Amino acid sequence: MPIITLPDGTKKDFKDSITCQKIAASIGPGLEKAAIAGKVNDNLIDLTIPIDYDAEVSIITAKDEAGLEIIRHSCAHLIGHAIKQLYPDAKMAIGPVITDGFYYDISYKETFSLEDLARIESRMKELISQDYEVIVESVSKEIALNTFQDRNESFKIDIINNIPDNETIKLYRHQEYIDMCRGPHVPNTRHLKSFKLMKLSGAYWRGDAKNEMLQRIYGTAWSSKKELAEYINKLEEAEKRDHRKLGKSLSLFHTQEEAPGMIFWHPNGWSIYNVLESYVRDLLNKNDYKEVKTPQAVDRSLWEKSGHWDKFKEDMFTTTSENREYAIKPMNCPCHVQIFNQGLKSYKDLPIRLAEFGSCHRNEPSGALHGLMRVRNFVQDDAHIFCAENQIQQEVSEFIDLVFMVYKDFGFNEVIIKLSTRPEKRVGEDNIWDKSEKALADALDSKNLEWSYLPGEGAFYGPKIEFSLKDCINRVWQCGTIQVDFSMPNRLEASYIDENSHKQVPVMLHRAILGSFERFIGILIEHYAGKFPSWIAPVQIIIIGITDRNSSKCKDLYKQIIQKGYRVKVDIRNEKIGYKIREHTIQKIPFMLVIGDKEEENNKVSVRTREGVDLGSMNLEEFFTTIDNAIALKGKLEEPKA
RNA sequence: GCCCUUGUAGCUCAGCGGUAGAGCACUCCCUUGGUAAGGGAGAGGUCUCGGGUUCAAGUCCCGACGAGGGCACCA
Repeated sequence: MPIITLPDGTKKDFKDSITCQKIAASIGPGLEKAAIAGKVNDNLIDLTIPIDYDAEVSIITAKDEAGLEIIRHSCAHLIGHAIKQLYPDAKMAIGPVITDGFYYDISYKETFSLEDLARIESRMKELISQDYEVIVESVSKEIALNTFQDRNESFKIDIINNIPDNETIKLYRHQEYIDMCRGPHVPNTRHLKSFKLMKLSGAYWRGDAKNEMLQRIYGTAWSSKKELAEYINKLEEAEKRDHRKLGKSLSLFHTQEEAPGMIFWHPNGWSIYNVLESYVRDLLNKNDYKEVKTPQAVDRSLWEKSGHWDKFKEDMFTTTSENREYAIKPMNCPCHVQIFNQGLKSYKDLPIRLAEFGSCHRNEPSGALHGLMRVRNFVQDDAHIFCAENQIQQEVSEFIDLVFMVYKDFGFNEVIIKLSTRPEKRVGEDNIWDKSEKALADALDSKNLEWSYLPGEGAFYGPKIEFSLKDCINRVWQCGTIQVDFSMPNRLEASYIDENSHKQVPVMLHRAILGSFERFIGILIEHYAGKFPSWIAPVQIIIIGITDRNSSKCKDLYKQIIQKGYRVKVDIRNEKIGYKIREHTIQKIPFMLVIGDKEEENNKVSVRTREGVDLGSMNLEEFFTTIDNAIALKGKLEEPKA
């Protein structure tokens, strides 16, 4: 007879086999009502599954992370129920849980419109209000097949055919609708009240572009209406800090039809770019990198040698002149090898670190383009380290330090690190892959960093570490990277002379910290919600005159301040002070200097921040100290609100 | 590249078969005002582009291009 141990340690002895439902009921009617599933010896199961063995059991409710996931998963089934009532010919494919919600992929002869989406949502609500029971049943593969054959659900059949023969399959009955799932699912639709269908899109069956395109319905679901409202609110807030929106309102950059995926930088945006570039340049100088500049367009023969022509021809822009074909460079590395190859190199010269703010063009698929985040023309803070094999780990280790220092300067504390290992299609011996993967892993471990493997995602020439940051709506963007490359130096005939006077092929480390300036600035815009810390703010100071009488004093101050190297503007328009304050606050200028008769008289400036804080009046030297302190902080203490 | 949505004034958007609209921004005038919008007047658009339907097309249909959301891709 099963003895059930509850999370608080109490043991309950039951006469017959028992279900989690009944266990919950035995604890209390409140829990019985709230129960969504049971956790039995660490396995989640449906409430109605019998237990006839001793077990540790806890009851899962909407308050548990697992409970929320179950709610989301059940919401997906509910889409199925509603769809099949409204559109009986629709075929259901898969409906998994994702971050914050769920989706369902559906095949249907007509495309769903937003009106359809509203219809489906309201039918789901009707079904929820019926408080119907969701009934689970374990069946053999054969029965499952028959069930879905009867229902003409070809995708489900496809899925079942990929399940091993002896496995039992769970069917979930939502009244007349049947879905298949590992489960568990909610016992009753009343648990599903806080959901919303979000968007409609296309998605390939099994994620393969060669397959049929299905219609995907995305939804979000939460354990309470309050959480749902909070989530919707969070999305709206995120939209406000969208870098494309802020890019327009702060006049940072624009794009236009004639140059898809390429950026027109305005003075404000370019100012940010320049601050970043000089910051990185300074850093590289201090870390023994040598900056270079290489051609924008190079003859195809070099790309053939490097292997790009073979593998990435479609993704390169090309141009011709006098019967020669050129490719606009998609990467800087082949050119850097050309510089390395000039003159004989000794092992004593290694490592050689060549850096370039190289403008690259890649013909990205049109559907991939996204503001500054995914563009066709970008500038990398790129560098290639030519070193001997036994120098890899040291170089990687130093690079990681650099990455973290830089990210900290910008106020990023959450960095996601992935180590991508050998892909199926690759060059190089396995023992070299072993060595280089290990070198990367060891370098990460020696720093006590949290990281995970991305098996098979490495470049064809070597493994890589990727450093990613999150944008305002938790999209993850890869920024920094370091990649080990045993292939290209060889292909492009790079060599050095070792201690024994033998010719050796150097290893090449491809690395970038910011990644591309474009993407990094995009992330910064969202991270700071346009309120750039003083060291990168395009305009750091605005001088505001109160009346015409103060104009010449304003201009005078402007000259003094600009001489000191600050980015400053002056506003002596015929407008009221409140109006000007509002405008420059919206433009998110960190410091406003208000100049009226009083200030002129005392030879002081009144300082107000964009946060609306009045720092009082001070003389110019005091103000310089204030702003210098703010600039010295870089991005570290500027806490952007989530 | 694929699916859906979408393209009207500098910006945000309304108009959805019958002579192009609003707010903000802009220009001029009045106002010289002390910390998030003072008042008035004016100017501003081949309604993305190319076809078609119609007596009549931002408005309906087709195509191209761009943008947005996904999918696929991301050397």
